[in-house]
Amino acid sequence: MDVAALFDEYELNLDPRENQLLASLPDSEWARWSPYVEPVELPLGRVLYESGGKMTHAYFPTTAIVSLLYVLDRGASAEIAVVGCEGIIGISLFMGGETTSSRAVVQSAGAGFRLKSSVLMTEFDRGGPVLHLLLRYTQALLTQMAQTAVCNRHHSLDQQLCRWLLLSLDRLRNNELIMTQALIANMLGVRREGVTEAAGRLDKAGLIKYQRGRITVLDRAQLEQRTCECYAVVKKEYDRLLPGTLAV
Amino acid sequence: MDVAALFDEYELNLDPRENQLLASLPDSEWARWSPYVEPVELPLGRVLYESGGKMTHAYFPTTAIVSLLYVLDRGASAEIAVVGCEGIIGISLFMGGETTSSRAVVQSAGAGFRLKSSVLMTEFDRGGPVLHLLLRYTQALLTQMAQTAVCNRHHSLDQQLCRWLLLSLDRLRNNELIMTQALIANMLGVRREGVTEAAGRLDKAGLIKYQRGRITVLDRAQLEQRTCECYAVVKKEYDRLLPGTLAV
DNA sequence: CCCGCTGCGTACGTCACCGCACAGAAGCGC
DNA sequence: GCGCTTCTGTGCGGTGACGTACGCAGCGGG
Repeated sequence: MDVAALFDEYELNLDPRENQLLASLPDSEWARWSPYVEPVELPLGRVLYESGGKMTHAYFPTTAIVSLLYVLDRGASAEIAVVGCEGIIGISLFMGGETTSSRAVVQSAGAGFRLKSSVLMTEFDRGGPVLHLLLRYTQALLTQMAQTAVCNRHHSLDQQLCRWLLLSLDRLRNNELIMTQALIANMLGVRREGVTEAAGRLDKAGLIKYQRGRITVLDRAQLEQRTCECYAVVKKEYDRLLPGTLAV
Repeated sequence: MDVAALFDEYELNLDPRENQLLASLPDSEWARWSPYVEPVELPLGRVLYESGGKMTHAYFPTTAIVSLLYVLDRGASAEIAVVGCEGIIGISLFMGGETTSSRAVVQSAGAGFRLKSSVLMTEFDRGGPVLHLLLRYTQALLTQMAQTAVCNRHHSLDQQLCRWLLLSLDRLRNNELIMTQALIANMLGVRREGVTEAAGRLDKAGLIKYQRGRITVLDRAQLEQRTCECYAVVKKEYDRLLPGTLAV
């Protein structure tokens, strides 16, 4: 099947520089990259790389959202960070490790682009703006991971759900998430029933509308009020390090 | 007061390359660095940098251990990573952010060395082995943070205490930690009483000996058996990325 | 149309950890 | 030795999340 046709079918945008990291590249660099950048469809659940596995490509989501998920021996899991149109999947390619101990899964279907590992690595090693941009992004990602650790320790499921919704919302065009409660539970590393209850409270309060795997956010301001400080800290750090990459 | 005298008093080693990151530098690079590297005493509780604060130096512990601690609004806190003789404090200097949202506190008194921020940054920007070494270290630190996040979510206080003891032990010469239960609780982000109980169990089982702020580890193998997978994962990743930097 | 699948709501007992409160024990200065 | 501070041990009620087990409701296919 023709990839471009598929994209049309899903009404997905084909401009690679919808990805804010690619958009932040100086034109001179982008000119070198663009021949190698290829579009990919990113359906829900697609695994971009497995823990410890070899990465063939780096991914740049545009409309999709990808979760970095850590899976424990016994099957329990937890999301350690989320990446959307502001970022890249595969930082360990240039950090030098080749692999990561986490798994990257598409959390919200959409489109993206990819680049062969070798291309990214040689571009990174040229130094200059590419290197600094990627490292600044990594620093922002690092903040998100640290905050996730603290949040897991100290904050309630209700607060964490709000945080998670907001993080996802920041990486979407609209205010609708296609996502079952079981999947959210998986991301947050909690029970599915816990999410049902927390989401029920938000629904009752009129902040969101939940209908069989489709969440509509109705009152974003109230969500921000209910969540813990973690969301604001992470958001602020992204804005500081990568100005203009996240919407709103 | 004379710094060297202080160091003698504490019987601390004055060789900067006791720090494994410095030791891993090629001799040619080290020759350039060494004039700028100055010894520092790192007493318990010393704050190397504050959340959001400006960093004047990067630190390279030799016998000291430093915790990266995140402090929440209400005073609650959690450790997100620990750094000893295998690493560096101040990665955000070269990652591009200048500051971090965490605090660096000396967790176990000892010695270390430091380097002016500007020197580190120019050395990093030369690219080559220095850059790749520092990035590989950062990647290992990243793994530690991710694992901390998951551990906070899924594992019991008992397991986490064992993990914490082992991580600290790996960064010490002997098997004795100078550390009150209140401080450990602070690091783990739990109640002091919880640590008392968990440590009591380990004491009763003969794995450690606890005496007013001094922990002696008696049976390391058993500790490893009681902890969660998180310790092994992190250890393995450090060994893979930075071979030979951690003892044992 | 009915069946079956998937997603959501509810209920109940259990448990780890929390917050608080207080008592004993070890070290230190005088 | 005395008194103070610091550190550690213990006890008790509260609670948020867990594991388990069902019931029900939308939705699509045979």
